[in-house]
Amino acid sequence: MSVSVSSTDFINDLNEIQRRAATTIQGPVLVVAGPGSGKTRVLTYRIAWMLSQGIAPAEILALTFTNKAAREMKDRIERVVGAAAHQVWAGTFHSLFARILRIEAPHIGYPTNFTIYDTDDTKSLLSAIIKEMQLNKEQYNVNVVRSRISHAKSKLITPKRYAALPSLLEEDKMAKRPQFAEVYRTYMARCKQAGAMDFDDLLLRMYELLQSYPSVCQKYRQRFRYILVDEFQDTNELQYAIIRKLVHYEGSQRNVCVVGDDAQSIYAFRGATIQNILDFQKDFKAHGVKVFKLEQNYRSTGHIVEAANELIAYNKRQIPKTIRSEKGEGERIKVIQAMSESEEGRHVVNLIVEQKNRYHLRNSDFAILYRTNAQSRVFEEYLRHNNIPYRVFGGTSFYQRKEIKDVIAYLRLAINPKDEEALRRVINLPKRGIGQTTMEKVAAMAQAAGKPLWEVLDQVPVAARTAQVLSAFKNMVRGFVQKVQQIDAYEAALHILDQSGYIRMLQQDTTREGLGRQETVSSLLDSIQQFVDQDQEFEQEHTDKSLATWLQQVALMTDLDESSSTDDDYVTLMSVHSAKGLEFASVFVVGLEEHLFPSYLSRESAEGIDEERRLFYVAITRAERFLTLSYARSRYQYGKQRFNEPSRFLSEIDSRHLDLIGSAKSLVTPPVAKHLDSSPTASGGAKVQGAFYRRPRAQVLPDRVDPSTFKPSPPDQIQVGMRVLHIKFGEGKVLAIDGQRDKRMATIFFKDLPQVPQRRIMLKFAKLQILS
DNA sequence: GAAGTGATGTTTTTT
DNA sequence: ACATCACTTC
Repeated sequence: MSVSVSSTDFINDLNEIQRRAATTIQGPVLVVAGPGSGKTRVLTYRIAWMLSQGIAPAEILALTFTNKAAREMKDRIERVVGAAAHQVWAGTFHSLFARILRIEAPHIGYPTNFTIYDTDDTKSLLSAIIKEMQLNKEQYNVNVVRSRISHAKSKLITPKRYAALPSLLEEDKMAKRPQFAEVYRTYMARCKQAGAMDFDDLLLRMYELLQSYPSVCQKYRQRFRYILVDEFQDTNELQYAIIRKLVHYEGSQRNVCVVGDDAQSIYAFRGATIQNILDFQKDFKAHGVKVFKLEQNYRSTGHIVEAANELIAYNKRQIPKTIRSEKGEGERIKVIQAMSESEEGRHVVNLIVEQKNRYHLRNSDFAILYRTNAQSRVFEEYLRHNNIPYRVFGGTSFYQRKEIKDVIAYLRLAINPKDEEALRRVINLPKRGIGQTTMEKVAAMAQAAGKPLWEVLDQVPVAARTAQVLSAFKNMVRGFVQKVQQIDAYEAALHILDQSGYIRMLQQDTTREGLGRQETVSSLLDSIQQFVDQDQEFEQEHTDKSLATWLQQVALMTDLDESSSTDDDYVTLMSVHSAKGLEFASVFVVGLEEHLFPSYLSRESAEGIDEERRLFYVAITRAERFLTLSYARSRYQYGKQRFNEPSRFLSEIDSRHLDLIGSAKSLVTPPVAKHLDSSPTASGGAKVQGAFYRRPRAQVLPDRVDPSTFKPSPPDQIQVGMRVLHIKFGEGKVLAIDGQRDKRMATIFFKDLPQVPQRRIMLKFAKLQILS
């Protein structure tokens, strides 16, 4: 079906080279797009142009890295061509392939309702495997193992291929993990058995599908006749292999357009390689690949662009290009020197206030960018102090909180009971008396039978009582599986949380944290409801409101993707990585110190430093008008104070672009009261300042009860309302007692435990003396 | 089986 | 500094 686009005037918004990049739609195209060169505009206009030429929207596949980028692209296409935009397949590699796999998975031995394992699930499964294989967990560090598996997958090395590669096996032997190949093999087998794919599997299995099933491959080749890839410099070998499968074959038109900038490649650590850009030119040479270089920068002022050019010139390998600004030279780049991280925070926030007033900027014009998420803390404190609204992106997201993962695990189980990680997570939550020992028996049996835990759950030889609990649990989940098929995601979630007793368990915890958890869960429920209600107005294929669909979507979500509907005027705090593709009037890049930025982990290799430099390049080119760089002479790391040199990147920018402030003076005379702190290790004002914000700590334990006069009373005499004495916790009042006989638990309020006065204590064991 | 205690490692970045 | 994990005690 074709869409009529009334006017193609929009194309005149583009400069000459942009226009050629947007309208050359037949054959392979490589667009090398410098920062701020209107890349997104070219991409969206290109799609709009295609539609105006009679190409059907459903024939277009546009691959991006974040959901946010995809959404923005769709929105912008919609503004040009209207509702047809919805039919373009635009999304992240992971989400689009997950969608395809949801249809095609049975070909490769997976159920259509497969689970997506996140990094935590992966790590937990790997730990279990390492334990079962009785391997040393220092030598088989889960993080190392996980990343090695991920890298293998991104290079298309399956366990089978891995085991046949002498160089890798040798490497493992040297690193004292000779069994790695076996761990890898087992891991993949267990994932498959659990009907689960991790992030890399979404790509690897997609490739497998195209590789091994010609008819399926044929289907998608015909369907996606035009393919666009954004941020091509951040694709890995596997992603490029999939693209090639879809577009590079006998008789193909090879209508593929990749857009990227080698200077902005910042994901080598997860297998991305700019080799793909070079390979692309080679692979499509015979088919007349056209290369367009966008070198005009529309975003930043002169000093910023020139500084970026000077900086990136220090990198070895790159595609030659010169970015030009058209905005005049603008303000110089400010450099803040601070004594400590807290002084850095204060200076940055003060400058934000000043710029806001002087230039009439909004909060949303500002971004504070840092190398590691842990650095956000100080800036948050000072922003809060100044009543400036802000939002922290990244870090521990909503979806990583324990209670959210618990709820999601229950929901996952209702869709796919074979999901091993979900099962382990909730089987004893609330407490059902299924402990470690029982689970070890279940795991051993499952392993012996080569079956998922779920299937052997009611066949394990355990005490009658435990067996009864296990089979009750299994029946409950069976009920969920049934139920979920008849109702929408929201109703399903309510039903499951209620029936499982999870809600009741949460409600019993009336501490402040407990109430917080209840709130978190209820906001998750809200978001499920929102999912059910949303876009009813579009007559889209997206009308599937099942729990399965919601889960698939949520598994690939990061908190970058959450839309905060209320109050959208806030200062943005995020890592440099997450800032890719964004722009702000005023940008602060903070923590410019050796060991931090560049990271100490990169210092060994030149490539490592080059990647850090590209990262810094990305950071500074986010700024439109104002750029401020800052570093602290000392900061707390690992609980200890560290002194770092200023980042080498600062000296790679010509000083004519720079303006040093807040500097030498404060280095000599710390501004804040020296007399308050006489300790020689404390370096002046910084520490005193910091202390102001430090949270009160140190839990004071009450004085021990004198053991010689302590006489425990028989447990069955303890009643609600009594005043009792506990050998460690001191005096308390019994608020409630629940459970029967041996299982009787008392909730007691201990007045001497200021942090968490309420404790639940098992009466059978606790030594309590009745006072009155 | 659960809760409390002490030791230990961890931090780069994200779909 | 913080969280996770093995270990002990109830």
